[in-house]
Amino acid sequence: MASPNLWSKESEIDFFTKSLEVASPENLFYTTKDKKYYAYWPKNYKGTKTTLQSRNAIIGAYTEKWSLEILKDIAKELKAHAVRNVICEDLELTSGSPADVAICKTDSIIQKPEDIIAIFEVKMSVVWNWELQQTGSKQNLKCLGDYKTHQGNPGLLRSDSMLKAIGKCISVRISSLESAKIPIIILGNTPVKKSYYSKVDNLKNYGLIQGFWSLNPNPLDNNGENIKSTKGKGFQRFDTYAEFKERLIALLKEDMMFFAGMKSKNELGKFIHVADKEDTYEKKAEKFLTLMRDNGK
DNA sequence: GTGGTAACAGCGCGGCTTTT
DNA sequence: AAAAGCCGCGCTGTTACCAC
Repeated sequence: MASPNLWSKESEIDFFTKSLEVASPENLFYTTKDKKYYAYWPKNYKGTKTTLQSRNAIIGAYTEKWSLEILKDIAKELKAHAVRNVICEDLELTSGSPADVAICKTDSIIQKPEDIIAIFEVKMSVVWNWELQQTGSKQNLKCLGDYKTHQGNPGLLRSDSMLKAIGKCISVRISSLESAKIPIIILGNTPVKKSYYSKVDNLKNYGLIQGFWSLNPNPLDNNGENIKSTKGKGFQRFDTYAEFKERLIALLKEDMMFFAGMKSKNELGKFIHVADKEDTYEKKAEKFLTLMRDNGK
């Protein structure tokens, strides 16, 4: 079986082509004053601009489904399933705010914490600007330029998208101790802004979010400079499916535990002292975490 | 001015709840 | 049972502010 492809211009052509079968051009594109259909307002556009709403849910659903597809085979290799819109009350993943995609031991929408292997939050959008050209019954999509040429700030380049992703992850992390061993990954199709480089690394080091991963190898045209990864690998860009798969499987193999707390040095010292009496490193760690969790009791 | 960021505003959509 | 209302998610444009 051929490996799936990562995000590219072809993905966006596919999105528009498939969506045009069920939605009108006006629902998917802006109409310029000279009656052209544009995916985004070009940076130099003069004239009245509107804000498109009807495309939001469509691109959201498309990218979530796309992410599900790319995770499917990896899940299968782990004898698990990739599931969309996962509900897990214990992790405060409700029907109103489910996990976009998760790898789970069963294929049910409703999951128990112990059956969730990884949680993915999808934050992707249309990256390039496109013009829909119609001559007679023929439709053609012309790429007008990358995200530097249009008004929009797609995907993870938006600060509020980043903050929303971080907020959702923290909500899961603090919901229950059951979430402590579940990795959380943000999937995007753009880089992140410079001001978030240290934030994403810190989030990874603290164990809150295991990574902001871009599945778009070439977000900029003409070999435009774009970051491969931050120093601490909090952000990573993947260039092939194989690279993505390898990294994900490696992450899922690590038996990690999230922990956090505010304790006095005295308490911490005691915990370490007690935990150190265990035989192996693993057992020392387990004892320490139990002490942290139960507050030494 | 330019470029970047964070916050605000906006609204279609779908699911759920309340009202009729 | 059907209609109306509410809420949060989806994404993008605008504004205020900052540093240079």
